[in-house]
Order: sequence, then C-alpha cells, then structure tokens
Amino acid sequence: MPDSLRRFKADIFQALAHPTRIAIIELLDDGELSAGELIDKLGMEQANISQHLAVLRGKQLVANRKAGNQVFYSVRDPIILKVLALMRRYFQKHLKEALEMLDEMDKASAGTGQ
Amino acid sequence: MPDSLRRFKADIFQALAHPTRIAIIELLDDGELSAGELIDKLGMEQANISQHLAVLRGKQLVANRKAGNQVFYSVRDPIILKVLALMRRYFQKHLKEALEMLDEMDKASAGTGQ
DNA sequence: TAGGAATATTCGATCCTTCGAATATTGTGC
DNA sequence: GCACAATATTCGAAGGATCGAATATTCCTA
Repeated sequence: MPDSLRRFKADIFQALAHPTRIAIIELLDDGELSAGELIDKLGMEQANISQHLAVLRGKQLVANRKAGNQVFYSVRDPIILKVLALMRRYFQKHLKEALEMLDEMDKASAGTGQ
Repeated sequence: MPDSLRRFKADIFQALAHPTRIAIIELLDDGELSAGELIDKLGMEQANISQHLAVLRGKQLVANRKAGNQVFYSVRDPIILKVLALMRRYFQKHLKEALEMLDEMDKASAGTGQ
C-alpha cells in the first residue's frame, strides 16, 4: 500500500485524536446539531469548538448545513460511527488496563506538578 | 461519558495517527514479526521504528515477546485490526475526495516550497 | 568474558497542535 | 442601513510529536 494512502488514514485518526472531537462526533451520533448546541452541551469556548469543527470539516468527517443564522453539523459517513462503536467495545474490554493507564498519567503529571 | 474515557480513546487514535505506525499494524495483521523484520520491510531507521513501537507498546496496542536476541511483536486485540479494516472500507468509499485532499496537500506544500 | 547482533533510550532540533483573546464574517429583523 | 446573534478565522504562546545521531542495554557465541 502506497504511503499516501497511509497518510490519508493517519490523518483521519489524527482528526479523531482529541477528546473534544470525539465528544462532538458522539453527540452527533443522535442526529445533527447546530454549532451553538454543541457549544452549550460541551460547555467550552465558542472559538475552541469552532476550531475543532474546522478540523473535522477539513477531513470531511462532518457535513455542515447552513440554516439562516446557524450551521448544523452531522456525521458524514456512518462508518466513522462504527469505528467509535468498536472503540467503545475495545474500551470496555480493556477497562482495567485503561484505568491503570489513566492512573499512570495522573501520577506522572502529579510528579511533575503539571 | 466522563472526559477521562474520551481521553483514553483519543490516546488510542493518537497512537494510530501516524503512517508508519499504521504500516506496522498492517504488517502485523498477518502474524507476529520481529523488530528487525519490521525495519527491513519498512526500510526506515532502526531508531525510528523502535520509537514507533514504543508508542504502540505504551498504548498497549501491541504485545512483545522476547526470544533470545530478538523481540517479536503482535497486535494485542483483533478489534484494532477491525478498526483498520473499517478504515480501508471508508477509504475505498471516499477514494475520490481522498485523492482531492491529497492533491490539495501537494499543492499547498508546493506553494510554500515544502 | 569479549565482541557483536538486536533492540531500546536519550538528546536536541524542528515542526505541529491546542488554547483563549481578539477580530472578522455572515445572516436577521427592525 | 444598523445592531445584534451565530459562527469562523487569525494570532501568538505553550506544550507535544517526530526525526536521526549517538549511546545504552541485552543476549548470544566463540
């Protein structure tokens, strides 16, 4: 497989590699939402969410539909939702080691005072 | 869903978000390989592959088995292979726009001389 | 037990990502 | 047109990722 195709896949994983963007896609799992609704539900800065939406748009993971003043977002391909569903299964299966990993992370950041 | 769980998922996507690491996992799809075999097949620096393997190990995506001088790697959970298989389907489905994206990237980097 | 093969780690330079603050854009109703 | 609401973009600082060079570790074999 040529490297360009691997770069394409890696870019999609990169787009998914942020907790906020995962949260956005999971919220869109139930149907489309406006940018404002996403901001409300996530309780984060407007600019920040808009930037994350720009990343998802850039990689074509979400579609956007303008309706007057607002922009409604939705997941473009259910395959992406399947990927996240698989990850949920993976998480449940590896819950124990995941908690250990998170614990390590906490300890590491506690040690450095971060 | 608590943010810590999203961070866990994001970390796994992050670990997959590099063409070389995707190549490694795809090579391991057929069964375990030693670090040296991976280096040969990928034709990259030894240190570089070892670093990427360290990332995959750190996120528990691969298992390693020492046999004398060598270390054999394998994918720890077939769910990860399923994720990559889904991504292959996704890629085929979106081949056209993927090529456009890659083209954009080429043009952009040509423009800046990178 | 010295030398070499296989693998891992450290280091430092460079680039990429993320964030909030500030600002720009676009659409609506008066 | 003007003010306002919703969303997007730009900017700069701070932290994280990636690479090759150099070095360290581990294990085998003579």
